[in-house]
Amino acid sequence: MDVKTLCLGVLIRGEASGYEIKKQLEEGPLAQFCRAGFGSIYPALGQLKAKGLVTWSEHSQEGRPDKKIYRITDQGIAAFRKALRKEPSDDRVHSESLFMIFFQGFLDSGRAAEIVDAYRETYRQIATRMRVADLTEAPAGHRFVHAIGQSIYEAIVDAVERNRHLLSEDVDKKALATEK
Amino acid sequence: MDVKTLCLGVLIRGEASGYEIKKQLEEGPLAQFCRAGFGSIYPALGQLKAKGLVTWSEHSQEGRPDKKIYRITDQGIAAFRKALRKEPSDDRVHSESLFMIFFQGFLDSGRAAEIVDAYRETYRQIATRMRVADLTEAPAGHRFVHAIGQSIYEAIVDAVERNRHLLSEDVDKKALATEK
DNA sequence: GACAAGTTATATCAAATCGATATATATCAA
DNA sequence: TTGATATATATCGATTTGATATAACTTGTC
Repeated sequence: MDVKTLCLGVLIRGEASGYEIKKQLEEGPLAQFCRAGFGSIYPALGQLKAKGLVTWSEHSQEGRPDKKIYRITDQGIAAFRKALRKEPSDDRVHSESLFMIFFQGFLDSGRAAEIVDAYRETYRQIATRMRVADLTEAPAGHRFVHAIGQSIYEAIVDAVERNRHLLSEDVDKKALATEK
Repeated sequence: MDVKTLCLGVLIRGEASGYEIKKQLEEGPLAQFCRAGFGSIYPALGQLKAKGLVTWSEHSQEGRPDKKIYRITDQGIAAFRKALRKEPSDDRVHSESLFMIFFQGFLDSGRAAEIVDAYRETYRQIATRMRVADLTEAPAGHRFVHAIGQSIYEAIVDAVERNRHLLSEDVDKKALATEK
């Protein structure tokens, strides 16, 4: 699942500029399990253009650089369908927070608790945002993926709360120090 | 959190060869949220060697290439502690399975259900494996991270079961076709 | 009203990483 | 015996990351 396929996935839902593709990958419903930066999106769009999988039109804007709106072609749709026919690779998770907590013994005193609290808060916010989303109109695939994501984020918040005591020795000392 | 830091993290728990580092990153307790291939591990070890953060000794073996055992140095430990002092970046999740299910409308009939069943089974196995792990001797950080991971995997299995019906139209047709 | 910070928009580039492949042998199952 | 899996290192092109550059508008704050 390279960035080219990711772009096709965004464009199949509607035309967009490179900038808008990145925004959708960050804020849209795909954000939970996809990611790409400008450094890969712009070259990807260039390659898609060269292969005829997307067309584009330039819209000049005052003050800002021209906006290039990309639109998927029939060939692009076919290529996207083909990409979806491969076997999905295993999920990849990269969590620096959990890596750091794993090595708690090498962290400064109280640092693990700090990281864990920020971690909980991040996922609490995401979970809250997802809970209020309205998907009654969305297709089954969207609803399914949303439900899985929400369950995971709620499980994280819950599990952090249930297990935080494991790291709390330091924290109590720190809390005491701050109080006095 | 680059591969150099990942290698130091493995080596701080005991000496290992490049091959063994990869195995630990795949099968060990770090596997849940880390990943690296040979193409990044061997160059990383080379750089760590050059910086004096690890030492190595060659052990000749019959039939197989010489095994190079790497060991972290005091400088390496210091560098690892320093790396742990940065702010952790946001978690990154990459899931081709969920991406494909999101675009269910573009998948062949019944394919989404197939993917989802394989997905459930993968995490069911991981969750089962984690449930029987004995961590009574492990440090708090290990136990915490293990608990979070287990909760996530169990939440996935559970959520897939609760939401599978959203994708089941196709499946029922397929099941019928197979039965006859 | 001035200044900082954030948003919209494209693009490049070095460094890091991925994924496949090469090389060799041993072992175990079909 | 054929194929698959495991041990072990290593390289290499293609892809991706993360930082940076450029430029002007918008929004909030003192």
